[in-house]
Amino acid sequence: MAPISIKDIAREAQVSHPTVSRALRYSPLVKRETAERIRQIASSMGYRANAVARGLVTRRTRTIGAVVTTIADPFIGEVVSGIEEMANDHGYSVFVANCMADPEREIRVVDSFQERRVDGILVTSSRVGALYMPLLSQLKVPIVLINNQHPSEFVHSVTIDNIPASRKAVQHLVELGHQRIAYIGDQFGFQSDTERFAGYREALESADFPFSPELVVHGDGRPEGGRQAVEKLLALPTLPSAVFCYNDMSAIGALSGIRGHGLRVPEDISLVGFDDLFIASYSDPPLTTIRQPKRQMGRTAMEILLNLFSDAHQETNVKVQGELVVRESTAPPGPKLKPE
Amino acid sequence: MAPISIKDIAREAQVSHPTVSRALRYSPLVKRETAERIRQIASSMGYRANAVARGLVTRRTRTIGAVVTTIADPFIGEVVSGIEEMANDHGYSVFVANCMADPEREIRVVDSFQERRVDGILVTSSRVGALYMPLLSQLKVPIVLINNQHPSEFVHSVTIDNIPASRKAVQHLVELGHQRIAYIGDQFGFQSDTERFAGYREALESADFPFSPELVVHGDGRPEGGRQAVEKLLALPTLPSAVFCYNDMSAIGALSGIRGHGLRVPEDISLVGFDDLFIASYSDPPLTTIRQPKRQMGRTAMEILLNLFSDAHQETNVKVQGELVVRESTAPPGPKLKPE
DNA sequence: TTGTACGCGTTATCAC
DNA sequence: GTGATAACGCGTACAA
Repeated sequence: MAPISIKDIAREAQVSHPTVSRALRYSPLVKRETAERIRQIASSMGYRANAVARGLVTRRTRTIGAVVTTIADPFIGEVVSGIEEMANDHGYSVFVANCMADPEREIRVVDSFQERRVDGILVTSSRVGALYMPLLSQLKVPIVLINNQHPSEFVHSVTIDNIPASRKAVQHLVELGHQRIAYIGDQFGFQSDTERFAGYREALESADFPFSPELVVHGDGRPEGGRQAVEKLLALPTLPSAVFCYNDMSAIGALSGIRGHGLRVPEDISLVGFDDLFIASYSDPPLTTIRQPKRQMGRTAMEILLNLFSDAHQETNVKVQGELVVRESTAPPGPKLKPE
Repeated sequence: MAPISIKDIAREAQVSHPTVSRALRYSPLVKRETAERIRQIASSMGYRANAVARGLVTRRTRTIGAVVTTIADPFIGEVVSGIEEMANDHGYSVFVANCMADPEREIRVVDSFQERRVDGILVTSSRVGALYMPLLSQLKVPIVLINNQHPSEFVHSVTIDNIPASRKAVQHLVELGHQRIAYIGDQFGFQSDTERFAGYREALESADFPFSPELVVHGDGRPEGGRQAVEKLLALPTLPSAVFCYNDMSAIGALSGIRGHGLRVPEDISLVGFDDLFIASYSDPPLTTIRQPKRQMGRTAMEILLNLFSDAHQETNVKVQGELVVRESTAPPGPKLKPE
């Protein structure tokens, strides 16, 4: 038994099917009584509009695609939540697809989104942003990048303003009295790492601290990478008294690495993260970090898309500010210690 | 400029559009050379099939809807990842919608999914499962429930086998020598709480331990609830030496509550969680817990849907087993202590 | 092996 | 105000 269509309703209501269509969409063109009678009948027949057919003729599906590395990532989960909220509020539905940081897969899902005729595409934390440049020009739908990892000033984007955020984090450590401050970065070449590193250097310069290359190490943005990176710092003849980490995940790893050496946070080493994931409030000690307005970033990206749908094509590059959240992983430096 | 259709290709290739349609879908009915030539042209023209039009005629959109409380939840994120993986592997795209545990909103998104003519619906951890019962019968598409919180044996579902899993957790504590074991539950009335509690009681019985009602308290499944619940336990004249928590989030909260009283985990009190969220490995101490195969549960649910699409309508109720993961939050009981 | 004719359910464009 | 009719892009009988 096929689902009922406006034609079925038309027959029942003794009108033509376009009239049903009009009535259902509250067109002022149809007489009030007729419209109400039609809606009555539609509802009693359990009618459900067919968005597929509508999309075919209107050429707008009220559908958007979100491509993410993995929806299981807590950062991304928040962003997508924001996207979905804003989308849903405006009658849009959201396709979501993991690309697993695999460029080929990423292209495939963008392709499948195009086949589904999404009205727009949102991309979060893509590490293969560079690949978009050629693809972008062929793209027939607007695309908004969120915290993309490669410079691309000529498209729409929502990005955390890394440099000032990063400065705030390091300045906080400086104000606590730290002088030997290390940086655990992400992989080389990613924009956010480069920018957060730049903020780190700027803060050191403002404080008239020398820059010591040995205090800069690199993880992979995940706990294990942070743990390994902090090992290098702990092997130094003079330990840093504070470590600023590229993100919370790295900081979590660094935390356990530091503990593994019998050192305490923050008594021996202060630790600052970045992102303010949920986990940051519940680590022990709770992590001082830079809060990214993740959900808001998702909402904003979706908002840009909505604007793009309705009118002007102006380029939009929104920068949002991070906020320093002081918890218990930072404190004034204690007496100098050697590891173990 | 409208996107090109098979008719455009047909004109270019000097054939009729059905031939193009056949060629593009590798129908054996079309001569090999013709087919290849057509595909050549299609590709060079940058043709992208229109899944909307296809869905209209085939009455199958190769689309499914996932309704979740919030995609930002780490548990749900993993499940949805599994869903998306399996779906993508089979050419399906996934709509995702948050219902915020709001029954009205939940019904609205299910409705919008129906309008979009999804081929099936997946629901994760719904707390309003009861509402589905009337809705379910009207539903024209198959639905699979994952860890739904209300008994509903007559639909398709994937569920963690709570009772044995819970038994394992408590037995582990018994084997360590604990005799006074508390339970921090979720809200009353939810199936998973009821079942995990049942497993707890069974394990106590097997060990010939008496059941002490004062050792059972309730949180809300989140850290703050766990923290508040553990306060009641810590106010007891005789403290428990171990606490089994409804889930990891509760355990994380309990952990900080215990710490707040100057007690140590596991030296003073052992702690066991449930779920094995990512955070469980990175808390301090890392949490002993029951692992739910979250991603696998998502994959399985999607697989059930795929089977339902292709053939038989047999009822499917898959139970998956939890696995005890011993980390460092559990140890043999130490000397008895009074709080503070 | 290929082409013709039609239909999927809706909206848009005309008439009346 | 309302009704024919066409069109969206595709798949599928059926005919050739």
